[in-house]
Amino acid sequence: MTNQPPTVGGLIHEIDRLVKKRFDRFAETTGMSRAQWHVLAHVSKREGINQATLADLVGVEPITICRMVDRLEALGLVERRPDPNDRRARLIHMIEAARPGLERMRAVAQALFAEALDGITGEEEAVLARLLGRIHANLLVAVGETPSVPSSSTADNTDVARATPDQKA
Amino acid sequence: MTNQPPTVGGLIHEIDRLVKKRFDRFAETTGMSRAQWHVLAHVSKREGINQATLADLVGVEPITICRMVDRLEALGLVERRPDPNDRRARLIHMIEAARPGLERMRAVAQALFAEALDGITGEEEAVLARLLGRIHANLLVAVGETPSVPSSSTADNTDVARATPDQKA
DNA sequence: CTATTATCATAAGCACGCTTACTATATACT
DNA sequence: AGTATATAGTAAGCGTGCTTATGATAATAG
Repeated sequence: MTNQPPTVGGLIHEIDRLVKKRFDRFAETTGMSRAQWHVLAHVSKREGINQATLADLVGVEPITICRMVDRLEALGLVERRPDPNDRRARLIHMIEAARPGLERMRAVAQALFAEALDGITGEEEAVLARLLGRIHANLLVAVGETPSVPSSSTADNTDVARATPDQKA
Repeated sequence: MTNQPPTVGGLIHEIDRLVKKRFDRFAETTGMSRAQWHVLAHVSKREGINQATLADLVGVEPITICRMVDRLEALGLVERRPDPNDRRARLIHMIEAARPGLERMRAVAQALFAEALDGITGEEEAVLARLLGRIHANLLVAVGETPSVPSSSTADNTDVARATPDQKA
């Protein structure tokens, strides 16, 4: 209690923190965190991706992916293989045994998403997505990432929130 | 580039990350991070607050505040004094020399907020705040913090985003 | 008055983000 | 060919969040 972030910025920060907290608690049984799932999901649909590309997809720095892959590898969820065409690179492959956990995580995300958006109509959700999208684009420009053409922006089921089959934006 | 989080959850996570990144870069000159400023701002208006109350206000666990105060103390921005009425507690006081930095941070927040909300009308902002507020409340309940009566929810200038003088919600 | 329970601060240790700097390799230029 | 630049991966180290556990004190029960 004693909450008081009634502003857009404060709310976003708070929501992110609470989602992480709840999600990670939910997901304890899979031995996988939200961030790990996010990375793993990308790997699962781009088998043999290299770390640099993965970092770009996930939206974090290469060093961050490096550490994530370290942990995923330690958990036995992915493996690094040498790239036959580029001796600098390592190609990331998902270990098949990781797939059930992946599915469980999707279910958790679905539940959490429904819980968080309780009382918000599909229309409101669309408005929300549009406004947040605008803010996101503004920030991308400001931080130095020009959105340009959203190349790989096609239907993607990798997000924590991406659980409802609808979604207009 | 190569961005693709077109969902509410993904957007919120992304926005939070980008805001932090940009803000901390902006604020380098003050030698103070966003989180540090947030804590310091609370201390500045509740002189002699104890850490438990501070944690509650900021919305993090006591141990997190403990570490924050460690760093703020190391930076010479606050000091811990013993509580004469409770020998367990330490009362946090801001060092007066920290005030200019505090003001600079507010200016930075203002600039960043304007930048992020570029192209969004005041009306849209209000809608956004309302919807995010709903999500936040849902999550608070889910995580276990019943919002109850927003006691100290009165006008507060502590947030990163809290920079515009308007705001309806 | 003593025993239990609650609260304050903190230590230890992990996850995940960042910057900076380094090695190894690939590619491009002259 | 030989040099210069760019890129892939990673180590080191810090900030900020968390959980779990511990010591000191306070408050309350008996």
